[in-house]
Amino acid sequence: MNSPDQRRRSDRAHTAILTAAAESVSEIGYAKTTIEGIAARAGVGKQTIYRWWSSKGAVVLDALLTEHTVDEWPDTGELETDLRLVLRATAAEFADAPISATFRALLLDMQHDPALRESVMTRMLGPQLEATKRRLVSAQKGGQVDADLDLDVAVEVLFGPIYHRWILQTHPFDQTYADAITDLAIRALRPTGKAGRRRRTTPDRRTP
Amino acid sequence: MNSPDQRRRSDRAHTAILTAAAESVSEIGYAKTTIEGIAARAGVGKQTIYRWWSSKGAVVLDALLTEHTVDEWPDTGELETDLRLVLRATAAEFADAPISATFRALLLDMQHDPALRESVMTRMLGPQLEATKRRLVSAQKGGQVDADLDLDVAVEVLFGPIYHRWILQTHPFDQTYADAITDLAIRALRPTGKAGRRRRTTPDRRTP
Amino acid sequence: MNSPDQRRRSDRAHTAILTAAAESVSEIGYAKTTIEGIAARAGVGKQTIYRWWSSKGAVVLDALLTEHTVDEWPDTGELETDLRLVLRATAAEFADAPISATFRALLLDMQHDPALRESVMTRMLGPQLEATKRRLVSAQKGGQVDADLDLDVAVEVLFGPIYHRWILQTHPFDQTYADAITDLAIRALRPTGKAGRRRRTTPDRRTP
Amino acid sequence: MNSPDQRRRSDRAHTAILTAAAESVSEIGYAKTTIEGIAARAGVGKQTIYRWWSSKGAVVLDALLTEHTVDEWPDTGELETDLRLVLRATAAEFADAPISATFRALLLDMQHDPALRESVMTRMLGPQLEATKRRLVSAQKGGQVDADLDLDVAVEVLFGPIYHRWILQTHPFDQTYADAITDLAIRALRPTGKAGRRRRTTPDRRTP
DNA sequence: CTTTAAGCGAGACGGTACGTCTTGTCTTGGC
DNA sequence: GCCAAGACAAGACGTACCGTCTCGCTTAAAG
Repeated sequence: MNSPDQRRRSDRAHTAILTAAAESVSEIGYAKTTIEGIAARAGVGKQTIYRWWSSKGAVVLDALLTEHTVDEWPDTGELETDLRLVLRATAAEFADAPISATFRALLLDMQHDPALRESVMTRMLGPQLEATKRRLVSAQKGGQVDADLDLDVAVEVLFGPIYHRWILQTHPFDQTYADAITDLAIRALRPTGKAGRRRRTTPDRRTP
Repeated sequence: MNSPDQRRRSDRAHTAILTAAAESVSEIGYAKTTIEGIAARAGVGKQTIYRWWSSKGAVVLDALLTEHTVDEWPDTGELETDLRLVLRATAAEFADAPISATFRALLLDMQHDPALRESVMTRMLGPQLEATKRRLVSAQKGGQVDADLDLDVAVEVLFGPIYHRWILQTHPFDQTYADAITDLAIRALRPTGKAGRRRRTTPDRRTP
Repeated sequence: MNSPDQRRRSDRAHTAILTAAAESVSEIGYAKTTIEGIAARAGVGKQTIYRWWSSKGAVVLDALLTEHTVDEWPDTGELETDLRLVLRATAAEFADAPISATFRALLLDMQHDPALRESVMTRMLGPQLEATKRRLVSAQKGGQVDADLDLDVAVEVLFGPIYHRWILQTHPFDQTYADAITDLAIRALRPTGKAGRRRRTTPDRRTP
Repeated sequence: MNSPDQRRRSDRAHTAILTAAAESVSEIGYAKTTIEGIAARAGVGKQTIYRWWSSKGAVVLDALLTEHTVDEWPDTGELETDLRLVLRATAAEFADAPISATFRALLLDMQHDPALRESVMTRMLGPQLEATKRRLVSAQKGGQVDADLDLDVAVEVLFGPIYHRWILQTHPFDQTYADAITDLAIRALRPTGKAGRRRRTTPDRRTP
């Protein structure tokens, strides 16, 4: 849908489109952004957009990715330290930057646009989730995460609360919140200390 | 916007609209459902819809609420038991029934419609979140949840992971998943060895 | 296609559209006139035009007919007198008034638009040709036109030369021209005086 | 615009374009034929078409002329004989062969394309009209056409009726029709009893 | 022979208009 | 007096072609 390295005659057009998309989204929001508007802003024919992208979402996603790349996790050896860092950064990003609104809109659109979903998952969220998983694998090897844990679930435990608050906008994001999640996540993930390395649905007696 | 109990000449119209909305959403999905389509299906003038609802989302929300009410939490005294029950039920609901897809779309659509957000939060999610919080207060009193915990955050830890998976549709829902989340949540919430643990009305008598 | 007496909400829109169409055609010509332009000029949604007319041609035809009605022939009893009058008037009309260019364009469009052809023939040319035919019938009864003549052909003999010059623009239109056609037409149409009133297709003596 | 004899690398392209144009016109009609379509059909870049022709009409005209040349008039000495022959042939050509429809469209399309008009008149209709005129000059010398007649008008009297019927498609073409026009034309053109009649090489031996 | 300029196919590009769709408001006519 | 039906102004949609513009790749000539 949006392979940026195809034989394409004019980079000028391509760049102008992504810039225009980013501007439009930040000025009037994703919902009011239109292909027609992007084309006009970019001084480009609509067909030139449709030639390279299949939908508004695809263009905007590309625009986002152009100025935003997924970071790798730090790995200090201490999971809690790294996690706190990442969750604080994540919370900061989600704390109502316009980019947050755009991302929310992308999530909506991808619900009825399989190609867009594919793109978003492959190019944006997938790498991010996998980076997280890699860090957890490392932590698991270092004994800081329970060996029996399904790491896909673990990833959700890390970010799920943030998504919950972000979507529902029930409470504000701040560093305190990131720290609270960090603490709870660490408690959830760390090894149970004693007993069988079997899947133990509920250990529950942690104190002697 | 959506006071279903105003004096209104024809309940027939009102009912027909909600039914038509529900049908449309289940047949062609939320995204392709239009006010015009609902009106046509219901044999009703568009104005009649606009008279009582402010947007497609509002109608659909009403339609959903008509056939769905929020349940109160069980309280057996044992948080884990209750939580497992509730999470299993939630997972089952979210396991891609068409109604789940609609709700997902609604949740994201409300991002650019404050009135809709208000409605969804007040009439659907608010009660649900508060019911959860009430159960956690009770558990906290019973010493099964760390006394220092911010229960708003605690609620997010319970449902956040499910939301994450539900919105992104990264992995399927099943009972195993509900149980995994339950386990992790319990580990995150229970009192830590050192501090708190003010009272233990009910001993965690899982192992004799 | 364009019954002007349907149940239609706003005459304002209808009138504005026809006026805008007429203006546009006279200012920028038929070819550059667009539905979109007419709508903009008229302060009307495009759909309102498409609701009542099926094509640019249909709108323009209506606009033409609004300000131009087909006249009945005079009948002084003397065919030549009447014919000269009508041909002079016709030549004057065709002598490159902007209306002439528009009519030529309509003829073009109707070549690939059966509905438009139908309209043009029924509402514009048909009545005109029939009025002519009626006058010829009267002349035939009065003995000024050969009784054996096929009047459809006779009509074409009257107007054909004008069409020829009008389409090909080989020579200018003027009164002299109208008179020349009149004279020739009269010579062609008048009874042969003597001999059989039978249809005399051809003497046929092609070989000596 | 269309000098087919310039130095040009590949006759293949040139031929392919004309063939494609002819095919397209006969398959989907003149109106729906596009330069783009012709290029695609011919396996040719659009620019190659624009290099030699200025418009769709120009290409199609060339395509038509490739397979059609203007015939000279016969001159048996008897105008009626020759005219009947020619009009029958003309009527037969115009009797809706697809090529006739194309020519009709071309004729009308040239109304807003002066270069096309120039081409059509110079290369197609001009020669034809002049051939006709030459025959009439000859007939006039022979006393079969009124000496006072403007022969430009006379030409229009011969073909005008046919053009009328052909453009408006009011009635079918057949031999009867050609003959009817012939008769009327002869009656219109022949010398009047009183004036002129300078010479009568061939007596109009219609009545003994 | 080369070289080199042009022709060539392909199709991207900035545009314009198309005809359709949906939105939220306004109007008519029947019940 | 209410309300279905649907007209209305607005404006985005995705498509079709326009005529111009690169891109490399043949070719056929001039050196």
